[in-house]
Amino acid sequence: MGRQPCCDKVGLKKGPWTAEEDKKLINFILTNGQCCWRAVPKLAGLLRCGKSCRLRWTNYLRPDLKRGLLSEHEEQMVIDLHAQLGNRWSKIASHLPGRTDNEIKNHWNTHIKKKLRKMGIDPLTHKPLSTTEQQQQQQQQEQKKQIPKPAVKSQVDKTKEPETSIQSTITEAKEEDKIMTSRLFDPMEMMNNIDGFCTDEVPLIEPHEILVPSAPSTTSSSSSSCDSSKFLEELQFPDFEWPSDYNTSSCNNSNNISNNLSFWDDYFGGWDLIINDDSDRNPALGSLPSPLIQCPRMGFDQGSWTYDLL
DNA sequence: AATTTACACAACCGCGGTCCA
DNA sequence: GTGGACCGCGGTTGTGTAAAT
Repeated sequence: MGRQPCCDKVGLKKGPWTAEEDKKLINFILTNGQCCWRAVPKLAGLLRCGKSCRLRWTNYLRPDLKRGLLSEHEEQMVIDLHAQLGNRWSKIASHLPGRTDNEIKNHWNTHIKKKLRKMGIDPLTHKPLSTTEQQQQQQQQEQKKQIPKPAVKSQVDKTKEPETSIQSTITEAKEEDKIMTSRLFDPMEMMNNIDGFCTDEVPLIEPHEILVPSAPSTTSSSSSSCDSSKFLEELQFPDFEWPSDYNTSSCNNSNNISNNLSFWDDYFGGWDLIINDDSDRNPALGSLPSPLIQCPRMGFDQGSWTYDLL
């Protein structure tokens, strides 16, 4: 009766993903597409439960992820959509291509909530905070003043005093976002800019037609998700120049996140290299009439997760 | 230089709906 | 029709990093 359990949870690894695990998962998904997540860990050789693999893929490894800070426009969309939909993050995320529900949820909790509160708006109801609530907040602020100053002033604390209108705060945020987004890399945008490329215009190929690069073997004994960036570094291709800030970025910051995107673009941009490399390693593949050899650039069709030729 | 503190984000947990045997 | 597994979602926690002391 019923299905097999997704995992027995015995001997399964938890916590941050290692570069090695990322590689295995990426290779597996690229080879087989997204199928039954329950089978993924076993087939991919991962000591993770399917759920964990799904989360890692959807929230971090998917090639169409935008990453980086939300733009001013995106942030305003999130606020508007939240006013309509509430905490339905996945619904909100569906209106923001390249953004995950987790990412939006995090951004909401860490940035937007504070911003709205500062503006005197209740982030739950999107209505002005009641007088009593505002008094409570004032009391809390008074208490904070009496308590010795915290060691670190938050980003929010560094901003100006609360504005009286949403628009003024948005304007303020715009300036910040301009600075941030100008430094960020958007692979989807870049892909769309390639000779007017549009995923709707290209034929799809079946997953079995995909030649997936065997990830370069590495001897690194990484032990945290931080090492994923090292993994990305290891995937450099000879002709490729990484963004100047790539090597200076640290593990968990937004720079690094945006670099994951550039990784993907370059990952796809380097298919010909990969194919050649792969055919060397796998003679069987070398003899196949690969569509990739004719069309070295590929991308994902966001909806179906089949693969598009670029 | 070491320690403390706050922040940001990745990952986990648990629940509910849906699907399947 | 029923029970149990799968999947997706939202809430929460854990961890790494930067800044302040």
